[in-house]
Amino acid sequence: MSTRITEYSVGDLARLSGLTVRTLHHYHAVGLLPPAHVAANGYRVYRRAELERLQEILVYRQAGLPLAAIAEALAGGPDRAARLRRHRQTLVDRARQVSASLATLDRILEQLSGDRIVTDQDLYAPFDPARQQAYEDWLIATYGPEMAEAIAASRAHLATAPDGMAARMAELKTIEADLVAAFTAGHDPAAALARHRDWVAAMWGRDCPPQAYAGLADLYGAHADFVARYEALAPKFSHWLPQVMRDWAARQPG
Amino acid sequence: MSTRITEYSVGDLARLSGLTVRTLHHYHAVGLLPPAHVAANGYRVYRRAELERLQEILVYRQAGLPLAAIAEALAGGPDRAARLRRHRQTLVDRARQVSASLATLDRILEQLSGDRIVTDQDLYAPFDPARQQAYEDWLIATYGPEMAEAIAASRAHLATAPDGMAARMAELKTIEADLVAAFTAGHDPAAALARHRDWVAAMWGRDCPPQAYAGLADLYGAHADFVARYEALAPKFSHWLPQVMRDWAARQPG
DNA sequence: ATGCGGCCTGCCGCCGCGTGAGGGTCAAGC
DNA sequence: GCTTGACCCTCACGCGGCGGCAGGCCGCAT
Repeated sequence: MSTRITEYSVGDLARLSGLTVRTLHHYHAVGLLPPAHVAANGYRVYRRAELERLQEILVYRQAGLPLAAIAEALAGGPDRAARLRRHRQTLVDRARQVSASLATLDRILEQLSGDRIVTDQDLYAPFDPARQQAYEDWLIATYGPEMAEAIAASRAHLATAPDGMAARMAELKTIEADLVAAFTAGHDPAAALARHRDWVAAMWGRDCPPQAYAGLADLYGAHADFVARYEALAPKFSHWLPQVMRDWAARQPG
Repeated sequence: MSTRITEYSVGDLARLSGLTVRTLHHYHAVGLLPPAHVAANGYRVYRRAELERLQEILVYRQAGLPLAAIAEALAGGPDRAARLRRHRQTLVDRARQVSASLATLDRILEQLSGDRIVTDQDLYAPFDPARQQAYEDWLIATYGPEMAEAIAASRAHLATAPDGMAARMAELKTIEADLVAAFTAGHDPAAALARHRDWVAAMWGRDCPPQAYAGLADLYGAHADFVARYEALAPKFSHWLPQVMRDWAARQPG
């Protein structure tokens, strides 16, 4: 059984990959994907290594990277899997961008729906976070302190929009990581529990007194959703967490 | 107190909006943003209406629409807020695309991490959902039924990696946007509910049978966490959602 | 009158290909 | 050997959305 090296023409590879011949010509011309060799008749010949390289190019292309950036990424170390894992962060950042665009649109819709004066310069504030802050300061100064509440209520609404949710979930992840560390290492979880209680209050948009926090502990211990989530973090963690939450709540004033 | 009409030169507007003079020239040349008028000296003069039109252009531009598509969107009815609300769906679709790109990358990382044979044609399967399904069917047929479990386990592992959470939350947002649309427009939410159930199952790492889904509806309706989140999406949505979830679960087999 | 910052139009260039012109190569069939 | 059809090649123009610059006019201050 001999090992055959499979070779492909440019048309073969175009069909395999879903690209056009023209694109593969272009990628050769710019040095992004040279063929294995060029035959005596001038035809391009591609082999497995080129196919794998093209697969990676397609990943970066799908994410919208310019070809120069793709070439850089391909040169970013010998381990393909490591390169692709590194690239994953780019995609996550892209997801955040889309979320930010949604937030911008929501702020503009808010401008349209209110009866407040929107100055010419403030039309473009939603596209720039620093100017948005200045705009909000001006709103409060102009219309009075109850405007701060309206902005906060609006922001609470926006905080549950995609970009805000990602930040909140990221925060929850760090709190849970600290709780798991306390559980596995036998440390005092009080500080992490306080942060968790604050997180819950922010999520609710109101305070979370000790009785409510103890009630939440009951829910965590009793509901399959939460048990599944916490068991996935560490075995038996789903039993431990409600207990320390109740103990911690019992020690709080009020 | 006389009402003054504020007029801006092209340079004024470039500074206000963060664009370049060249860009505003271009937008005039292609008819996208004509000035209010051109003065006797040839200088462009912009007023409030142009400023508002440009704000809307920037929203569509930020979402990556070509200028021709932006012109179409601007011509899509006299009510600006309605146009922008319609556009929100485009952004939600963009979020879907990013999620799909993450899924493609995850599948390729999966190819790299296994010891299984990856044929030349299967290198490009992850970029095409129909071919990916055929590839997974082939893997199961070649390596046996435990391969199905390995695929599912690998996928579940990737989904709960820390940065996988952003994609999951982006996906949840699109599902919720569709549910809210169904709620406000009075459409049938069944398709969105099916996707939501699938999302929950993926989140749990196991199936979500109808009873469990109905139980989840109870949790959503009873717990302040979820009520707060859903009220922020649309008033009364937190009452409607558990109901349609329970109704939908009651209609499922099993 | 001069200088400076702003305005104007015109034009070339960039990036990543799509498209088509004109011509060579290869293999099968007659 | 010749013909035919599918494939290959290079070259070059074009597209969309501007960036950048040249050359020249405008308006205001000194």
